[in-house]
Amino acid sequence: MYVRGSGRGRRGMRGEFQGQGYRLTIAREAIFAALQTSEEHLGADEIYRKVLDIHPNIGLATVYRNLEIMLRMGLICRIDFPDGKARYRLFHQGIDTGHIHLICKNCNCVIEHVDLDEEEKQLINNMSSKLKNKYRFDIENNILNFYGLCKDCRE
Amino acid sequence: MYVRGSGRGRRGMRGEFQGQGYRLTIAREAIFAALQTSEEHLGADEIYRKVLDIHPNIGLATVYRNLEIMLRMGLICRIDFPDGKARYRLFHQGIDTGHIHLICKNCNCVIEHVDLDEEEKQLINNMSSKLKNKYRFDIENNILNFYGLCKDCRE
DNA sequence: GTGTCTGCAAAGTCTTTGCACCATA
DNA sequence: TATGGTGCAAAGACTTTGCAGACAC
Repeated sequence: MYVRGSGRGRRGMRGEFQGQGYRLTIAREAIFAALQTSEEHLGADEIYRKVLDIHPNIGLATVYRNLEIMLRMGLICRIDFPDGKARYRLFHQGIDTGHIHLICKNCNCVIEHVDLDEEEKQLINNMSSKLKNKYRFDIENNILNFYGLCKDCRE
Repeated sequence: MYVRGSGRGRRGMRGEFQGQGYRLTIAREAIFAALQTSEEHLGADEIYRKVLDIHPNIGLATVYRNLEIMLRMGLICRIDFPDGKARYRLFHQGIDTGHIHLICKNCNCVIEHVDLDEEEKQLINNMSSKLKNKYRFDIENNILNFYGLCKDCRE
């Protein structure tokens, strides 16, 4: 699995894709690079614009198609925002308990809860193994989205 | 705030709307009634169809406009699904335990885990109130997505 | 009666699909 | 060279908006 900042190059990237039956293409490298430039969650259009800066003839459809693939590969995560637009980001390293997002319905801001304490990790692991057993589902990662109003928008 | 099954009638409903500067109209009653008929989250189109059964000349735009209003009034909650379609439901009394999805990375199937037991509800409520306190975030609902391989794709 | 609400249709946004051509392994 | 990937454009899905007429209070 690719991890941001781990310094792997083209070789490792190729293996990653090929291991799952895909090819390493210019477009895929460019999309991945675009995602690497930001800590924020980016919309498909923002990723597209970043890609265009370097490869002016890549199409938006290609961006969507590859985000879909990278999502399935587990390289990136996607959040469906209240504004009806999905946003994407590379998966972080070492967050084995998955992602927890607090998404404000009013201003669309996202708080990312990263430093989970032991109890929280426990809660998620419990939930995870319950589901695993009940549905015989191999859980690899998870995204918990909590929707509501942020501190500022409550007022 | 309206609570499902609390048995309030037209009078209380009018007060609820008027209290916030809105009028009680046929369309609003019909939309509310449509939401009352289901425990599930309904898409705008599904609500629209239910409304049409009784009031055949209400428009889809009216449904959208009023869902927006009822959302702001706090009567209903809305979830943005991964399929790009928002779905609505009357607010439950007490804390809503939200949706849990198991999403297969291989075949894209989605298992919806609905019948949460007490322990699971507890887990989510705990997590929810921890986050609420830590970030002063008003959590209204949540979607927990677990990604991995389904029973069939594991083999 | 007045200002809000509505239906209809058209437009807007984000995303997906079809198809012929191109490039990777 | 044989698939799989791509660009372009068109279509699709969901949602919002504009406007003249209708309705609630």
